[in-house]
Amino acid sequence: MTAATPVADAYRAIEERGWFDRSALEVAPDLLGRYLVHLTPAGRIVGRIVEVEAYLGPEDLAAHSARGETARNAVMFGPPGHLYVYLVYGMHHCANVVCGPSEKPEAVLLRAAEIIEGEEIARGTRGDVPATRLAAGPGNLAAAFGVDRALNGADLTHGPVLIAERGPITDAERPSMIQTARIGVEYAGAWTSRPLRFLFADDPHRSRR
DNA sequence: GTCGGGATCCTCT
DNA sequence: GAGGATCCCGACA
Repeated sequence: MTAATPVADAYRAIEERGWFDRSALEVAPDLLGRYLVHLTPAGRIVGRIVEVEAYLGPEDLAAHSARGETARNAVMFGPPGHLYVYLVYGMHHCANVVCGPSEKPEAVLLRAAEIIEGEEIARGTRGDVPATRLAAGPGNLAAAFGVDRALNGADLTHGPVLIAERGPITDAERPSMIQTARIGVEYAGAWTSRPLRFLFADDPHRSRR
């Protein structure tokens, strides 16, 4: 049920908004192994997503939507399939995939990816760091992909930022996926320990913490 | 207008 | 493992 058309020669972008119109609990694990694509003027940056976190509706005390809609988090309350970008700690941007279900402000934070194309472009903003750390951690990922607040609200079904899968599909072995508690949300009460972080356990490109 | 906190990262010890 | 960098945003007066 995934509408996918070629981004270029090798990647098929998800262009069906319904794919995003599901709970973050479903979208988060489904994002693992897929590709984040940013078509920049300098060229194409592609990364394989290896770590994400699900942020559920207003009841999730760790989610920005927990305190109601504001100018900052308005994108989270909008239609699914859009990019929600915000600044944390005054210096790092974080990229989120807004999902559903309809009318519910849920999102998936992109925490780490393996850069598989456009590494030189990514290094333009990240400098001389090991490939395994280029996009390890949400702040690093946003920097490597050149994502900042200018892209807040961007439509993921039309680019320039897209979610894609590689084509033709191969049956490459899937690394083992695990779930853990989320990072940096110690203030969220019972929500702190809920296993809403999804990652490939043995992937060297995951975040360090 | 002012104040305080935050979905992080890096360096130094 | 600890602490500093750095600034937007929301709450409150």
